[in-house]
Amino acid sequence: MSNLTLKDIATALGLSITTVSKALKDYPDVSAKTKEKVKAYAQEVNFTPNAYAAYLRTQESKIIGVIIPRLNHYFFSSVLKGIMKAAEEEGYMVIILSSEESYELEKKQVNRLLKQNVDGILMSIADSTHDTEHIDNISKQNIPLVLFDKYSKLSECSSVIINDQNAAFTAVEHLIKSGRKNIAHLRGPLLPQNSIDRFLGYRKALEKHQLPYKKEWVFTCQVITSDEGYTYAKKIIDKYPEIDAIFAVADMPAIGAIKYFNEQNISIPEQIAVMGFSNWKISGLITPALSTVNQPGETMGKKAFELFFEELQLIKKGKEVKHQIVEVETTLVVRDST
Amino acid sequence: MSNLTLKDIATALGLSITTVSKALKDYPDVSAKTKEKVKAYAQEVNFTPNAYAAYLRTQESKIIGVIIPRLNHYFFSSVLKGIMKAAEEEGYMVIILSSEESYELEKKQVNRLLKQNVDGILMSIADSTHDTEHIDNISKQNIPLVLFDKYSKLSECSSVIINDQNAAFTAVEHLIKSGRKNIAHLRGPLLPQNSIDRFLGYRKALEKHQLPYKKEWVFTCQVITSDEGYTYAKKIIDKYPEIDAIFAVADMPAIGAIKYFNEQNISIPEQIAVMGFSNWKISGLITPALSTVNQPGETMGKKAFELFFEELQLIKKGKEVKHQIVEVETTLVVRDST
DNA sequence: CTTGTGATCGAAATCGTTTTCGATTGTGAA
DNA sequence: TTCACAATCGAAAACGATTTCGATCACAAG
Repeated sequence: MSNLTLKDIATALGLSITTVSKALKDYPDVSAKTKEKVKAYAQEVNFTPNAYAAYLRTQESKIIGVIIPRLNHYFFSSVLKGIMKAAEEEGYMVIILSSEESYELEKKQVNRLLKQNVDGILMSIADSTHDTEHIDNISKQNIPLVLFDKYSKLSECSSVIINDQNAAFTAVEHLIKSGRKNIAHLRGPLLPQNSIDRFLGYRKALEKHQLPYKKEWVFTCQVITSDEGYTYAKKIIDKYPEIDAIFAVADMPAIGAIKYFNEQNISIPEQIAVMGFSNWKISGLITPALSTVNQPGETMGKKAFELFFEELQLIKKGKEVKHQIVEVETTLVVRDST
Repeated sequence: MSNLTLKDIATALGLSITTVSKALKDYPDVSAKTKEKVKAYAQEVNFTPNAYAAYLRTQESKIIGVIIPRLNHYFFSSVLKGIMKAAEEEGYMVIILSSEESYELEKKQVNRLLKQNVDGILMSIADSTHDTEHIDNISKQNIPLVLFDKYSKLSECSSVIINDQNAAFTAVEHLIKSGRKNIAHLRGPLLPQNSIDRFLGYRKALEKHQLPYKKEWVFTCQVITSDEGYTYAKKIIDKYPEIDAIFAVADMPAIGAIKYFNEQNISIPEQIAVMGFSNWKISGLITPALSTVNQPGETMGKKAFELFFEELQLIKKGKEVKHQIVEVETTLVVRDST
């Protein structure tokens, strides 16, 4: 039961290690009869080749690494699920690491994966990541790299993203079309492109519908938490009572804002509408249920693995790899908060 | 830059592979001077031994496998976080697999990990798992196994658990002490011990305070979702208006119930109190904030890794391993729903 | 001068699989 | 009968690190 080897099979069947190995891999220079015999026996004793020994020759570990900024995060968990499902189908194992939104830790995790000789790396870069040297190192080692959600304009690699700007535009336009005129924005940190794009989508929607853009109605969440939403909600009510809608960069701040409004008996959406972004499971469960933009994490994960796998095949064949940027569709989810 | 080997270092320094290897591992039969030289050079070129080649000799992969029933699940994500942090400190990588609460898939994932030659397996068994043959196979291969949260009375291995019965007892007693007399229970499926224990804690609390136990006030959630809570909340209001409190087996059903009550303008906790279990992040963010039992996932994960690591050391030294059951403390979290 | 001892170093086997390159048969054609 | 050519098989060299077991040398003790 405890792991047996090619040698064991060879001696059991009176063959050489070579022949057993070849029989199992359908080499043409093994007779049909011995192939039968070997395969039957291998099946019987439940043999699978030792992954580490195989690696030494093939240089393929059949393991990919995934780095996400946070573990305890609905969206990233969804992406993971998509990646892991797709990986399983192709016989890959997944090693998961978290950067905890730290640039330093992210660099370290990339190095750990490179040392582990993973066959590829899928990652979403941390908000605080400002240079891409560690990322470029991956491509230099000629192993496939796929970014998802967060991506970098600076590095050459495939990515799976959504169109943040368009999605935000649609969300804000929905607020406008439902009659709101004074729309605030809880934006994300200054660095990742996603916050910027969502902010730009917000501005574009205002512009298109000839609503004035007011700088003081944009509030920056340094960390994307419900607390920030809660705090800004209070500020909005106190200082800018004319605001009749909030578009938040993510569900969490939106939920924080709703919590504050609920506590103050401010009616949603009558007095103020709230719009989130991402469609976390929880957003459908609070009262009032949060309108948001659905960001299909599982699909993105699946797609990210597929991009990796395609690139790997090209590299193995020695062909040129062309990096792809795949945009996944988002959808507007209208619930009770708007 | 691309991975160099002991041989590269050896030729660069005019030494043998053996000596380089020994120098790096502080063997006594290498002079201090050459140790210096080798270590300095290895540092300079950023050498780390190839994990797979090392495995072939040492039979240690420095990888552990983790199987959880669900990926997109706040509690299990927290456990993962604890495991991964602890693993990182000891230089271990973590391969994560999901059983999706399926017994068949769980068996398959265990086998995948065994084939991968992981150094240990940490897992939380699926609700639907009814026999433990696949689990016992792990111990037979003499690799450490640690269960967490869900555990099995049938198999011999270490576990990290909470005292579900006591925790539930405390939760229900809190409802009673705040004046509730007619307390319903949304219990979990019949199989995992956890649901049973929480149910038993509920009964014990009723008993101690001389409240009658009514079978028809116990509602079974086959799957632990908010939908079930929502549905049962409706049923409770319609059929048993005398019920003034609900103790749910988990936060999700509790949140579903609260959603229904909110929609019907039934005041919480005045008309009916609601108590959850687990303390998911979301439970503090809904209105009213959910009272619940804090189940410290990260601590449990950390502890689970420590148990694995202890066992591994014992096995390596050829000593007898004694399995431990570690109980982690839970705390009552009183918020606005009770 | 021999012998023994300690201090350094390397050759070589090993882990289990893959793959190249021969070696060995048997068959049919010349 | 001899030669060419498939058809089958196996020996052996990798992959990179670890570890056993000697080998070498210097130097002190006898």
